[in-house]
Amino acid sequence: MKIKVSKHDQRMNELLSISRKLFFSKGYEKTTVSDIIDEIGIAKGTFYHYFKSKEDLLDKLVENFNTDTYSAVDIIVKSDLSPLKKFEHVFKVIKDVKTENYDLMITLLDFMYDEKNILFKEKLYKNYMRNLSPVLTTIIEEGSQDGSFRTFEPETTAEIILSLFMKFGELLGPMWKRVYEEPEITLIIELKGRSLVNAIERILGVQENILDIFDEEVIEYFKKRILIKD
Amino acid sequence: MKIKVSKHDQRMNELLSISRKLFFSKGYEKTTVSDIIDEIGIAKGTFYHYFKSKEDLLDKLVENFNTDTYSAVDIIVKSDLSPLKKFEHVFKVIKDVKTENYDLMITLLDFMYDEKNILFKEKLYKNYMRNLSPVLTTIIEEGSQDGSFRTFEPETTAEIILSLFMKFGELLGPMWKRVYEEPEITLIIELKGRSLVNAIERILGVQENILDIFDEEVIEYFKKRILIKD
DNA sequence: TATATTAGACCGACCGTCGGTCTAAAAAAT
DNA sequence: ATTTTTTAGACCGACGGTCGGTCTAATATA
Repeated sequence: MKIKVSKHDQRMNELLSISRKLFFSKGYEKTTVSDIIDEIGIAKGTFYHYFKSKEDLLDKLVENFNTDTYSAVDIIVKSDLSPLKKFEHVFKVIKDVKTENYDLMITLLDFMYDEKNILFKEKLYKNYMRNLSPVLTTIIEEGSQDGSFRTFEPETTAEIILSLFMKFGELLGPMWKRVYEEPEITLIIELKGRSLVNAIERILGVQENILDIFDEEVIEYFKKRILIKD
Repeated sequence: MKIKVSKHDQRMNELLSISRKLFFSKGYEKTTVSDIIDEIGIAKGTFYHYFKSKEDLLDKLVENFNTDTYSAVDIIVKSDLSPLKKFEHVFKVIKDVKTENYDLMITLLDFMYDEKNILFKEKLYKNYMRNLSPVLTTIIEEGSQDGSFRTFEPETTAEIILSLFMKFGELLGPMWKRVYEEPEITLIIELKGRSLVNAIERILGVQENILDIFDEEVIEYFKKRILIKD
């Protein structure tokens, strides 16, 4: 019994990780089901034994993709940090879990903001929304009560801020690629980043320039890479 | 020469309007090229004489879909209204041009926020961004100079506000459908609407409760429809 | 302990659909 | 009359998905 289940899970994991690899390198639409089964060396039927459809695979992938993030976020929320610190840490975690390695981050940015993969992006965003907006709402409510935040209404505020945070990538993502040809662009990226954080601060009703969300390290990293290239 | 162009344009318009009709009723992916040519009564070759691909058709459709909006916006921007009035009017226009008739608006909401049509939504958003963000930027700059706005940086602010405005539909769109079963939901929609406007006000740095963007008429309309249904 | 039954992982030929191509005829323009 | 544009629809290849069936190993039965 145990062995059987484990075998199922093993295959499932193999399918998920190979698909992720292929999706990230070739794109979702360009990766065919045949590509996936060929890489693993299984038959069509086996694939459809595990997934209802190609899109079902994508759903499972997105779910799987975020579990680490959510458990990390959970720890933060249950901690005894101040609402503002919780708030900052949640966003740090969302970003860091996916970017323990910067090259992966670039792959991710390239992938996410390529029009060929909108379906993935859309599903990922919805998944974030569904899972993170209740958490953020709670934090904002806490902060409203202890006076550190002054918002209009917690739930929508949470949703707005989340969607702004995602816009982060959307706004900046396409710019990273240009950074090697036009190093000055880091300045614009920095400005836009600060602008976004400023917007979030205003919506939260906290003092301007107090939030530490936008990661300077990332900018530094790129500046360094540019120097090395020269 | 004129006749030729006119005939070409005629076909083109026919293709665009039939496609739009079919896309809106069946969805983009579910509508096949064959559906379109059958409805008009032309051959495959003809279709591909007018469009490079199915996606090319979608691009042209999006472009065509927004021209009215853009020319209306242009008039506003060139007017001598105050920056704040211009700002309000731009958003009114974006909404009204598409919703001279409320049933069309519902169709549009249903269509736009159905996952089957993300590609359309994505392209529409990008088109809005590309065409409207420079305009908004100008308005914000004007307002910053005459002191009616106090923003961090005009360009990103414009982008942020635009994307928030689009989130409007995303946040509220799916709720309209539920309005008949749960009439109380209008209250939530109203609250969320106000919350969003409040966020925009804060980002713009104007007095709270001063912006008249979120259209009460729309809410009123739904309340009336619910009464009629009862 | 030997045999029958069952669950479910796995196989791959096959299918229908769909976007897109190609060649040639018809229509229009010059 | 001839060149150019437009229309036609048979055809193609790729792809997602189906289906009938096999093979393996655990479990129930004798």
